[in-house]
Amino acid sequence: MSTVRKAVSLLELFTLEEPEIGLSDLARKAGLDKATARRLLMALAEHRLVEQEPASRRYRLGAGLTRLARIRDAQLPLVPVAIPILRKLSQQTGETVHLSEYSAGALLTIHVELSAKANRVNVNVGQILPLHGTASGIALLAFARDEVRRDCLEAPLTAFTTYTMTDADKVRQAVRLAAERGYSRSAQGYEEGVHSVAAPILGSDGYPIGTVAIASPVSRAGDSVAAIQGAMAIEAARSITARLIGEVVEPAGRMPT
Amino acid sequence: MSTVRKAVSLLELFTLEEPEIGLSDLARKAGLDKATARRLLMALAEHRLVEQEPASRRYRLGAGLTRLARIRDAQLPLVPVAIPILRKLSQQTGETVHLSEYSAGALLTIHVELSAKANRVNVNVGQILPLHGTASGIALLAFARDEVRRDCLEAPLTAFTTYTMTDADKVRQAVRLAAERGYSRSAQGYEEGVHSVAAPILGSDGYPIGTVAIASPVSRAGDSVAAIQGAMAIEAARSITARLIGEVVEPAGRMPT
DNA sequence: CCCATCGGTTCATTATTCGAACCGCCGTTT
DNA sequence: AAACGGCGGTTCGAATAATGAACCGATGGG
Repeated sequence: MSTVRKAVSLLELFTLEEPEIGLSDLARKAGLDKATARRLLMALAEHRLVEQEPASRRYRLGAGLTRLARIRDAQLPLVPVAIPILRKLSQQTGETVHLSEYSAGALLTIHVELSAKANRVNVNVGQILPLHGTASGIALLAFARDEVRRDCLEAPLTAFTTYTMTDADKVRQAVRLAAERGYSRSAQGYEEGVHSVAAPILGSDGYPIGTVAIASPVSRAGDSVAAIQGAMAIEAARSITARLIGEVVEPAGRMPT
Repeated sequence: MSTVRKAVSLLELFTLEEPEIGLSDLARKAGLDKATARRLLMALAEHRLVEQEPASRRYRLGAGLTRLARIRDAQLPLVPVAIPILRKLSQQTGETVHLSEYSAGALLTIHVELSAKANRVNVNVGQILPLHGTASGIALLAFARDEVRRDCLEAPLTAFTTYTMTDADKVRQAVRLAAERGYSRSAQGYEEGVHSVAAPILGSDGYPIGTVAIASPVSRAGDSVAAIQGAMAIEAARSITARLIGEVVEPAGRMPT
């Protein structure tokens, strides 16, 4: 594996649950030698992508990431634009709503508005979602470029639950349905007990850059509820798209039927 | 130079002014061979730290950065906590206000609220500020750990304008004054025509993690104005500190007089 | 008091990175 | 239309940087 890949994979070990990690632990988790891990960390620290807590000597993600992320956000301000809309959507539906951004064959969860209800779906910021196993992914595929769809469907489709669609044709069919309806629907494809509905956010070229999803416990999500949620997800995604681009954008293409 | 450093320095070439860069250009700016730059970019792209625009084939910062930054922010939510306070401060003073975070011997500008006035100071998100040449830096040094102060003052002090303090003793004196007053003041030390006042935001250990600064054109910043701004900066920084930690924190130490 | 584990360092060995030269492509200039 | 220059991308022997077992001193729980 290339050195850079190793270094970045160190960064990816930090999660919401474990935001600070010691050297030995880090090396073990990454499958690297301690010396190697340290050299990489020092290089990352020099550019402030990681920091070392002076007291505990443990490592955590650095401020340089915030800096770089804000440079990126300035040109594509998805998060700040989307937050108020997501919040409203969460309040209206009473369910957890999350925003994901497409990047290199997967969706990255970049914001979450949790439902106020006691029985709710918990989604974590930072989670990486597979395209074929989630409503968000299906919604994205439905409006993505042909290559994206092809790349996803040609790769082996891993199962996350017993409900995950692992047959490319099944996925293709779900994508087709989403392309027709404008929103996707998926139950327990990625996590047990979770039902989701999602719609794509489009970039200025008319291809999706991310998705809005509404996640409910399966117990609360019948067909009629899903249809309503679908319409609301579309509405929210359109609204975010419009604010992002400054004008209304039509999808550049969708999965042919 | 280590491979990782090269890779990260590629990331740092992206700025607000130039958020998308082509391969050759990128290699030239980084002083790397085209082949090398590409290999590094591919590794970064794999982890979504950069993305390639499919149409133009140019590169830009990736969504993975947003993801990682949000994991970090979740544990140290400086930006979301600070924004409303900064905005109010900017409105009250009529000046540009910015938030910086300390990391590895420098301050990273992570949020800016621009003044509404026509004649205002423009500060860019993502700028890296030196400790000795800015009000923010002086404010931080005034309350920082001894080692931080030592490291900064022992290194050669580069001049950014003809006004920059390059004499360690002069800086030391400014830091002492800031430690007394609780806020720092600096004119044209980093950019011509800019006057700034800053106060430190403290972490739970009582040492500064960042600063709030008010930046005005020198023409608008007399002594009395500066004193008022200083008090307001302190107030804002205290308020952010309190919200961050959940309680009022006293500085763990300050530059001895 | 000991043993385990921590963060960190060293240096001969080895695997990875490097980069000049090379594609094919496209838009401009001659 | 031919020649050109710059682009993104690729190749492969030479050169360099990464590697990891062994080692340090410090820390802390049994």
